[in-house]
This record gives sequence, C-alpha cells and structure tokens, in this order.
Amino acid sequence: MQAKKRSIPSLVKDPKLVQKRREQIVEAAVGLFISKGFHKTTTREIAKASGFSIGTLYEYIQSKEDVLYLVCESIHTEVEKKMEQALVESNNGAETLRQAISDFLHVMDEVDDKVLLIYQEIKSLPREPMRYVLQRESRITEIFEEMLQRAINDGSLRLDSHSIRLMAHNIVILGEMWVFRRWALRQRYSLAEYIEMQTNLLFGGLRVEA
Amino acid sequence: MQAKKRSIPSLVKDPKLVQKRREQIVEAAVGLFISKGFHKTTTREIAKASGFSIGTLYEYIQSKEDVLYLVCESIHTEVEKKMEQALVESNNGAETLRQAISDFLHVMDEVDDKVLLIYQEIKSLPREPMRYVLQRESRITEIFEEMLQRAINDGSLRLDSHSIRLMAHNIVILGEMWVFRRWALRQRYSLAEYIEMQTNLLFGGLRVEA
Amino acid sequence: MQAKKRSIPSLVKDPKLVQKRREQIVEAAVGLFISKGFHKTTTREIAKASGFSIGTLYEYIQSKEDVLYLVCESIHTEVEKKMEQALVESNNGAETLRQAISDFLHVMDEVDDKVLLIYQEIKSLPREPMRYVLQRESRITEIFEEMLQRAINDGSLRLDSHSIRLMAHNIVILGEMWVFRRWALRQRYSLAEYIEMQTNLLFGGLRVEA
Amino acid sequence: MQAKKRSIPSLVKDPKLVQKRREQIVEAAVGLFISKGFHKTTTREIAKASGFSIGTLYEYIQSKEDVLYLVCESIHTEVEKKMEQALVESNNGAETLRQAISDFLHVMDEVDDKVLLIYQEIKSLPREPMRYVLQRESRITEIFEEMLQRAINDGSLRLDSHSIRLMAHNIVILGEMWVFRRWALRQRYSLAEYIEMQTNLLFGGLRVEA
DNA sequence: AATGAATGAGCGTTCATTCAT
DNA sequence: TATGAATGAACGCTCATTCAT
Repeated sequence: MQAKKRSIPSLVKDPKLVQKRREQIVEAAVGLFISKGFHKTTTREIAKASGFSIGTLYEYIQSKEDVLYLVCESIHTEVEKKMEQALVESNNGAETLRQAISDFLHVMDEVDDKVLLIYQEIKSLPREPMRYVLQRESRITEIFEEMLQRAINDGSLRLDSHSIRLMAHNIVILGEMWVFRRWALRQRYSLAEYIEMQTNLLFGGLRVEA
Repeated sequence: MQAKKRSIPSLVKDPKLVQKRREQIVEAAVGLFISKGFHKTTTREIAKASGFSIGTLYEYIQSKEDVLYLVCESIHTEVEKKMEQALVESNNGAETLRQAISDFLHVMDEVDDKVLLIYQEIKSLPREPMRYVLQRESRITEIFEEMLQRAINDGSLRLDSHSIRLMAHNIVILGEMWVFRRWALRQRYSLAEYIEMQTNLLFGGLRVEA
Repeated sequence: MQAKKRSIPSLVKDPKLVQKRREQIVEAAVGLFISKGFHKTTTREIAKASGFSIGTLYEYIQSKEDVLYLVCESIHTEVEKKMEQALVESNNGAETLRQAISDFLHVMDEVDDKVLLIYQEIKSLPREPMRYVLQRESRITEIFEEMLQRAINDGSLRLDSHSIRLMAHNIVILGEMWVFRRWALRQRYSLAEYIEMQTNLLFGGLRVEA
Repeated sequence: MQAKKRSIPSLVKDPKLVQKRREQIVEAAVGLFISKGFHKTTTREIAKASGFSIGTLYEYIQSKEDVLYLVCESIHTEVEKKMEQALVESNNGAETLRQAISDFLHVMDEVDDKVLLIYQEIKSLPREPMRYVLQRESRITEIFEEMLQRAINDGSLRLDSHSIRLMAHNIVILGEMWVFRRWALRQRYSLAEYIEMQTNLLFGGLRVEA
C-alpha cells in the first residue's frame, strides 16, 4: 500500500512558474513554521513573506495544509540531497557505514529545526499526505538497512539478519535524538563527541561482566 | 534555574472539587488532543466531553493552554507512578537496570499516544510551563543515570563515567523510538522482541570483526 | 408626570439589614464605577468589594442596574445633605444666594468624581429609574430658583421673572462646569478664584461699551 | 505635550476606499452609539448597519474602540466645519462674538445627541486617543478666547485679561448646557429665547442693587 | 497571472444571573 | 440568610478562502 506523491493542483499552467513560486512559498513558510508553528502562522503571513499577495498564494496551492506538505517534502529532499553528497564508498562496508552515520548526524545537525518541524506538525497533514511524508522518512532508514546488509555481506560486520531493520532504526534515531534532545545533549557534548561516543557504543556495546 | 510547578488559579475555592473537576477536564482533553490535536480541539468540545458547560470549564482554568499544561502534568504523573510501581531491586545493578528498561518500555507502550501528544504540542505551551514540562521529562533520564551509576558501583557494569548521561538518554530514547516509530516498528517486532533485542544491543553491542 | 422613587425589591425581609447591606454595596460600587466605569465593573467585583458573596449581593438587588440606581440615589442624598448643612440665612436674599453658590461649588468640588459618574452612566439606567434620577437632579435647580425668588422679593436682586429658571440652571451649571472641565480649569484657577470670578460675572456681567 | 491625531491602521491599502468605508462605519455607529450607548452596541451591529460583514469591518479598524475614536473625530470635524461656515466678521469684535455665540448654539442644537455621546463615552477611549479628543474639544474654547481678545483689543468689550479664558469656557458651557439639560430647558425656552437671554446675561449681567 | 477586498463560520473568553445547599 | 458552583448567551475578534477586477 504505497502512498503516492501527491501533486498539488495549481491554477497556473506554466510548470516552471509553478515551481518557482512554490519554492518561494516553501522558503518563506519554513521559517515561519519553525518560529511560530503551523497553526499560528497565517496564510497572509506566508503570502507576504513569499513576496506576493494572498490571492496569488492561492493560485499555487489549494489550502494551507498544502503549504505544510510542500514544506515537508522540501525538507526531505534537502536531507536526501545532502546525504547523497556526503556518502562515499570506503574500504569496507563497516567503514562506509561508520562514515555514513557521521555524515547523517552532521546533516541532522544542520537541519535540526526542520526535522523538529516535521515531527511536530505532521499530524496536521491530511491522511494521505501524512502517509506519504512518513514513507519518505522510511527511505532514510532503508538506506542504512542496505548499508548494514552490505557490511554484513562483505564480512566487515556481524549482525543477525532479523536485527538489521532494528539497527537501521537505531541509527536514524541517533539523529533524531540529537535533534529532539538538543536542549539536554548540547549542554554536555559537542557534535563530534556525540558522534564518536554513539558510534563506539553502536559498534562496541556495553560490556557486562561475566 | 529551576522552573517551578505552576499552580493554575481557579475561581472555585473548594480544593477537593477543583481537583475532581480538573481530573474530568484532563480525562476529556487527553482523548481530544490525541485524536484532533490541541489546536483543532475547541474549548467547547473540552467542556462538553468533561460533562459541563463552557462557563464551568473556565471556573477551573484561565485559558485553553492551561488545559494542555494540566494534561502534560497528568501524563508525567501517570508515567512516574507506573514506573514507581514497576521498579524493583534485583540481584545486582545490571539486572535491576535490565528490568527497569523493560518496565520503562512497557509503560511507554501503554501511554504511547500520550507521550506523542506531549512531544507534538509542548511548543504550544507558554514559556515557563514549557520549561517545567521539559524539566519533568529530564527526571526520567536522571533515574536511569542513577541506575547506571549503581550498576557501575557494584561492579556489575563497566562504563566510563563520561558516557553515563549519554547512555541514560539512549535508554529513554529507546522508549520514545517505540512510540515515535511505532508505525514502522510494530509491523515487524512485538514489544517483547523489541525489548529483548534492544537490551542485547545495549549490553552487547555490535561486534566488529578484528 | 412624577417619576417615583423606585423601591428595589429584596429577598431579605429585615429592613434594617437591607439598608445596611445596601450601604455596603453602594460604598463598594461607587469607587469601582468611578475608576472603571459601570460596564467594566463586574457584579463579582461589587460583591467582593462589598464584603460578601455574589449570591448575597443578589439577595439585595435584582440586577446590576439596581446597583447603579442605588449609587446615583446615594450620591444625590449626599449632595443634598451637604448642601443643607452649608446653607445659612444671611442679611438679605442676594447675600444668602451668593453664599449658597459658594457652598454649592465647594460641595461639587468635594464630590466631583461622583457627579461625573452620574452624568456618564445615567443612560445605562432603565427608563423609569433614569427619569427619577434626573428629577432629583432638578431639585437642586429648584433650590436656587427659590433663593432667586426670595432675593427678588426682598429687593436685594433685580431679575425678570422669566429668567429665574434659566439663572438657576446657570448656577447649577457653574458647578457642573467645574466638574466636567476640571482638566482645563484647575490648571488655571483655584476653586476660590473660580468662585469669586464666576460670582462676579453672575452679579456684574460684562460691560459693553455704550 | 501634544496628543497627536492617531491614524488608525487598516488592512486595506486603497486610501480612498478606506475613507469611504470609514465614513459608512461612522455613519452607522453614531446612530447606534447614541441610541444604545457604546458598550451595548455590538461590533456585528455596527458591521450590519454599515452594510458589510463583521470581517470587512475589521479590515478597516483594529478594535471596537477605534470606531468610537472615529466617531468622536467625525463629530468634532462636523462641528468645526459648521462653525467655520457660520462665522462671519461683523462691525466690531463684540458684535462678531455675539453672532458667533448664536451660531455656536445653533450648531450645538443640531448636533446635540452627538455632543452628548462624546461626553458620555469618552472615558471608554484608551488613554492617548482620549487625550486627543479632549484636546480637540479645547480648540473650540480657544476660538472664543481669540474672539474675546479681539473684542477687547478693538475696544468693543471690557474684560480683565485673567478672565478671558474663564469667559471662553462659560460660552462653551452655554452650548453644553443646552445639550445636557435639554430635558429641562426645552420645556421652557425655545432655542432663540435661550440664545437671547443667555447673551444678555453674558453681556449685561445681573444688576445688584446698590 | 496577479490582486486584495470581502466574507462569515468559528474561535476563546466573559459575566450577569440562578439555585441547590 | 448566605453561599458559590454552574450556566450559556453573547461578546470581540481572527483568518482561511473566494472571486470580481
């Protein structure tokens, strides 16, 4: 049951223009949503910050929720693009994974407000768009699943196959934790420290005495 | 800089009655907030679901945000109470911790919607109440810090002291992950499985080949 | 067409108690009405300032407007009592009048806030109570009419009879002017100066060159 | 410390339209405020009587009090315009003054309800707007001060300079008296009579027997 | 394609009044 | 006689959305 990318209808025909205007909308809305939240941001504010009138805004969207959807999508695209740029193949799967985790956490650190935004406002999305956004979220997990699998395959990592999915989630959660608990974590650890410690824990684990 | 528990003023003088009515309000509001979100729930709906009129609702609160605060507080109290009931001393610190993690995850599983609610709506709280709620959240992490410390002290666990705090966060995150990613995790793992696997990872870690 | 003193029904039988409680109500309400206005004062505030509960308040009045009526009546009674105490017979009618004007202005100076209150809130009274209050207001004018008449009769003042009523109004207006325009007048004149100048004008008039 | 004319912000940009709509608002609100008072008039009533919806009303004002301010300003403008039209230069200062008083009283007679409205509701205005309205009120007094001064200068009137301000107030009060005490005065005197008698008193004064 | 004035349902909140105790 | 909890109609105001220009 695949939730499909919803293409939001626009009254304007020229697709180039539609894309340009929607970029303006997203650019304006992200900042507003982050600082005031979705519900406390008005469509007038979005229009104004986008640089055009309320009427024009509604030429490119059908409802305020569409803006939230566009924003979420844009954030995911941004994260994915940043991840793509960061990911490089290393000696072996385990090394590649270790590097990818580090990259991922750096990306999350850069877009922390935006990730928070998605988590806090996603429920304001209508059913289907919400499912699509969650699905996209899953893609990131899958990337790590694939990496884990490759590392297992090339023998650089040992992990039973039933735990792969869980471990992938754990990795992603590392990023979300850095975002969600920043008020507590950043007082104590730098990003570099956090990455090192979490990676060590992940690869080493606690040692229980025999 | 300790954020203090805010006692919300009431027009009604009898403290017993105030408590009873506020319990009704919280009981009604939790369900509404979970299913529709704070912003889409109206005060009239809260009043009606509480079993009294809008006028009466405002005898016991000063603003809609007070209801959210009451709800958050009630959830924390519930979690803490459940945790207290669950926690028992075992043979050694490591065992106690292992059991506590299991208990904690069971509690989170029971109150998952409520935990989600707090995370999604906390930003709608005014500054001070928000700080208080976050602080209360921290208490849970501290509990696990103390447990880790005891397990280290009695020799049943080995962990460098700089990582204690982080490890405590990781444990709490385990619970939040189960709540936040339930749409993905519950398709694949039962709670029991999840607990077992995560605990093993925590205590064993991944094994990287030499 | 005489508007009659409206006796406000009370649920309480003991007339002594009714009077006592109503005095408390008036005492409390006058200050509130002066500082916040009738509409912005709540019945709860009146009850609290009166020293009893909202329920008790409604044992002694039937509506919020009754409180305004009681307040207006009390103010009139106070003004009349003060006037009675001040008025003394002098050598002749003109002297008595001159003294009475001075007394009247002193009284108005003392109760200025209350006079202002009546003028600003009287329209909030229901039809009949309003008429009664206005009628009572007229009594003051009549007092000066009578004085003017006596001064004319004893030959100490010359004024055509058709102007008596008007002149009485003019005198009363002197007091109201001191109250209404205090923001402008008191910057420039002391009460004593004001009295002297106005009395001179009244008794002397402008001299137009022949 | 000059209280400045407050220009009320509007969401609508076209100034011509803003002016037109605000005229509609004032036209509608004056009548409502006069008959029911400011507090008992609802914003919906104002909108309806203005011929548009509540939403549209709030495109042109920011709060209900803005309407009151607009109304007060409009009334002052109306009075000033009528005064300007009426005022003509006569033979000498005293004659001009006499005519101006008559004109002023005619104007006050025409707008009596509106003057009453200002006096009864001015206290509902926020601090600064209130100061501005009172200041505008003062302008009328100043006009008469100037006239008195001119009449003194050209020798057509004799009055010590310290009394000029007071006399100007007395003249203005004549108008207010006609408005405030109409319930008593109009039963007895026509406007023409009132003007003649008051002017005579002003210019002649009472004669006290030697 | 762009504008922005107009709409009105709906919101959070207040408060005069009632009535069971 | 005194209380104060309960009521709900009514308020001022907002804002997503529409549509004539």
